[in-house]
Amino acid sequence: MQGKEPNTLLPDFIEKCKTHNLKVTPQRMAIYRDLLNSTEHPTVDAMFQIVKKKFPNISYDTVSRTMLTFAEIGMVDLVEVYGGAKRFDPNVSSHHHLHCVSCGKIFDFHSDHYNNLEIPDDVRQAFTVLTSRVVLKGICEKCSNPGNVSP
Amino acid sequence: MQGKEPNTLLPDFIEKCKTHNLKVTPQRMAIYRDLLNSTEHPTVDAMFQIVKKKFPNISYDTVSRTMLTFAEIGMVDLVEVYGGAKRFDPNVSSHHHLHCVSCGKIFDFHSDHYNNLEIPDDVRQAFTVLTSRVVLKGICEKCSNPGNVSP
DNA sequence: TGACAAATAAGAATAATTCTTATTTAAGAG
DNA sequence: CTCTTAAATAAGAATTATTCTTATTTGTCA
Repeated sequence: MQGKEPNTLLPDFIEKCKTHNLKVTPQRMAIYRDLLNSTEHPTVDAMFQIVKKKFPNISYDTVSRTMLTFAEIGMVDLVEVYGGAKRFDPNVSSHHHLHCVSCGKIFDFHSDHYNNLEIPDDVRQAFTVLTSRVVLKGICEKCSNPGNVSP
Repeated sequence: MQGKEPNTLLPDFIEKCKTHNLKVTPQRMAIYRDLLNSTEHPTVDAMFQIVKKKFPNISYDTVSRTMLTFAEIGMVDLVEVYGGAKRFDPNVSSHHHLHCVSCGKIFDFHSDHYNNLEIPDDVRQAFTVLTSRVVLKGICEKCSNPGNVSP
């Protein structure tokens, strides 16, 4: 699901750290691994709760700094929200988002058409464009069917 | 620039308030007017600083509640950010955003093509899509030309 | 004009993030 | 393998953004 064989993740991680002069610490490895396994565009606090299970002494600040560092070097993405806590995305390949205005979840979706949108001329002249994403707001299936109550 | 003659704004505002059972208070009118005149996708705090000039007794909480109320009834939009303070957009007609990763400013741009993107079938089947926006990240002209230092 | 629900101001409380400081540790040099 | 050192970490304080609580004021409508 992450586009990599699990056993290549650690070497890749170590390489990326070396490239950016980051030390390979057990904290960073734990955060990296749990972040790659996440599917809910977690906040710092959500990741802190998860990492803490296997790393009880880790501090919130370390999780926060580390996730921001990962975002700075492009290992993960910071995703668009409507204010409040930052949310992160382990999927750095081109894809798009739908935000459910009811439950607040962010759903990934894929579209070759959206991936290849042309940048309007006036924008290209005034800006250096780095990334492009289509962001939809809507209502997800679960929120549309209020009858589906889990036991 | 806001698509309305200034002298129709007050009647429109009063009508919209009545429709949603909101009282027409001087605070709301002041916030509404200053918000319509804003061009920088202001935060609550930015608007508080502006409104306070003509309304020194207004409280931060009132500005915050009011801007959220305006967003709820569609008078303004909450715009996508990458965490942190909420930012608001008085332009509720279809347009798109470029975020300068250097200075953090959000620039509006227009594109008929982007306005009429088709929703992928699989997305349409799983979600009720309400709005669509293209969000670009890039670098604005000012940040690209470090030589331009204002005196 | 009076009643009353809604709105406001002020400040306390909460949430999210960043900063400060002391301690620990990864990684390269020898 | 050990030493050195800058980087990273933990802990808690500080800061920023937002929401809540309470008492007071004010639009709105009968």
